[in-house]
Amino acid sequence: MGSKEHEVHDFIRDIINKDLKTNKYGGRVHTRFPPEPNGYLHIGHAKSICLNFGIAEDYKGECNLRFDDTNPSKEEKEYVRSIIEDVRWLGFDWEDRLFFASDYFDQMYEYAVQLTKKGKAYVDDLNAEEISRMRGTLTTPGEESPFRDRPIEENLDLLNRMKAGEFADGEKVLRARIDMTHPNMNMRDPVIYRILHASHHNTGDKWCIYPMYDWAHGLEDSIENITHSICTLEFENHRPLYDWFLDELGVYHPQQIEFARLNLTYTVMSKRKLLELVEGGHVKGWDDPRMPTISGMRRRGYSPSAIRTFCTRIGVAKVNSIVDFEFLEHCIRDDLNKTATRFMGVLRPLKVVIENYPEDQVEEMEAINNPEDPNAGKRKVPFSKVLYIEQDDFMEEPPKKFYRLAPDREVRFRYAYFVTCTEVIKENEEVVELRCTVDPATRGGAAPDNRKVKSTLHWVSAAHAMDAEVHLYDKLFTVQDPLGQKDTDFKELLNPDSIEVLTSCKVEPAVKNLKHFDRFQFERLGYFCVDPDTTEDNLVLNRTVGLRDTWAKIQKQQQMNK
RNA sequence: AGCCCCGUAGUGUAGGUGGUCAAUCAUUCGGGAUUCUGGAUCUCGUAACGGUGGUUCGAAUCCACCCGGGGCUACCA
Repeated sequence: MGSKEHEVHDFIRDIINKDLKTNKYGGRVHTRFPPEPNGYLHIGHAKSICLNFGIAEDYKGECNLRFDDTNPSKEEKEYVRSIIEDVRWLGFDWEDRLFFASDYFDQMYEYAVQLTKKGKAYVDDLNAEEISRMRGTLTTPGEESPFRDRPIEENLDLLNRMKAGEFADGEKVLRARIDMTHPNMNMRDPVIYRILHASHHNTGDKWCIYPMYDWAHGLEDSIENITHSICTLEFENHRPLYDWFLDELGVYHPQQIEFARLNLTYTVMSKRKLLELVEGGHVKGWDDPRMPTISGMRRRGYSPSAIRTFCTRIGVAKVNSIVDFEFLEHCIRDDLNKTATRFMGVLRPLKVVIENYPEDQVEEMEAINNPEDPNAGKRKVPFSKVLYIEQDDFMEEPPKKFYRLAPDREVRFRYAYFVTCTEVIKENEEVVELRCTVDPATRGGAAPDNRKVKSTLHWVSAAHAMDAEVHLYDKLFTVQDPLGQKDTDFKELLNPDSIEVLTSCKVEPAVKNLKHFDRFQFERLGYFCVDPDTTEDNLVLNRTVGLRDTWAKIQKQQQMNK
């Protein structure tokens, strides 16, 4: 499929190619993925991970995994753990380059002293509210703090005492001394250090002052010798500050490049919003299969390779855009079609009795494990007198274009026989059982006389079937852009039918050999994954995505034409 | 309102230094072929350079203005 995927071309690689040509970084390419450990990773992060690690791979460079852990009040070890797990699961390797911003706190402090000595930073006694007020507005300039012209020695002393813990939270901050009238708000004497008497997941109680993002991030990149510091669009206005800090310090200076973050229809992509769903009990946790988190998608049955292809195929640009979730589904189908073992399972069973089949006979029918992969081999599926088929596969009064089973109609039972429905048994208008006959000459599923049949159905043998609980999923939200609705909280737009639990499913016996997280296909139904809640006597399956369903489309059209 | 970024088919994108663009690839949508999954595969088709001026023999590519979208006023990242 997708032609020359190896020749990825985008504006970031353009810049890198140019830098390589001019030898800007001595031919090096070194990127980093810098998550803050304050939540679980989602598919949007996967885009960034694939970009950063992918570029390093393409250019034979390196990519660091670095935790941007500068705010102890929001960050936790558990998030560090999950992020490491997710990046690794996606298939990326940072070798020995796992770093923490907090490992650089000493160095960052030294740089702050340096900046202060240069007269480019000062300790401000104003409180948060005063600083905010005096920063001015988008259209009006800010005012200078009365503490802005403190002597350097006094600043140095105060900074040292801030660090020593002599002051309470919020009592003082260290600010850069730039320009309170700058049209870019970020340049109006931004805060560099704030006092936070909080215990840090990594440094414990060693520090009570913590660096702000703008100050810390460029330094982290510089210390790690990053060449291209790739981040999202909202940091574009911060680049002048990124550059200013590094230039004032006179240290190694990477290039910050901004790209548009990923948006997907029918979901939300912000850690804060996802946290809200988790804490509000709207989903069952960060790894709920309906969540766009990496762990949720893993549990849903997405493969790392499908996520990776998705990320490269959506491309990278600077335009804000929103990708159809259908494209994600296409990528997972495309991947699983080639790799998933096929099985048969019935979600909503309808009993079928084969009248002309001996009571106690069992035949082992040979089935192909994956028609897309000859190496996947074959397996045996037991066939007997009493079977189950899908309720949807029978209609007493079939409309036009319904090719499946109906009274007096012959269809094929996959890998088994041609079957004709001879009698319909009902209880209060409801079809509860079918009586059918098989044509013994069609054993295996092929007709010696070459006669055709309009459809092939999946089935399971009642006596041999295993029970299973199957979870079917639908879109998490009812609208494409849940955050784009003014006056409506996104939680009110949750799809009440995003999960459907079916408990009386019947699946072929071979399924019992599967392990947690194994992915496979139920023929004609879709791709599924063994949920980790599965126990010895309770098989729980998640449907990752259905197969493309042409019949459903026809049905919809027929209903619309009525 | 000040500053910054962006504007190619329904969607996501490709289009170094202007011509070979009556514009790439993928998806979606519509048709056909094939098929023991109404799956997959193959094949055909519909569909786009925000607008207006300018520079030029020639502009999606350069310039100007306009229109439209997004971001920025956290001791968050």
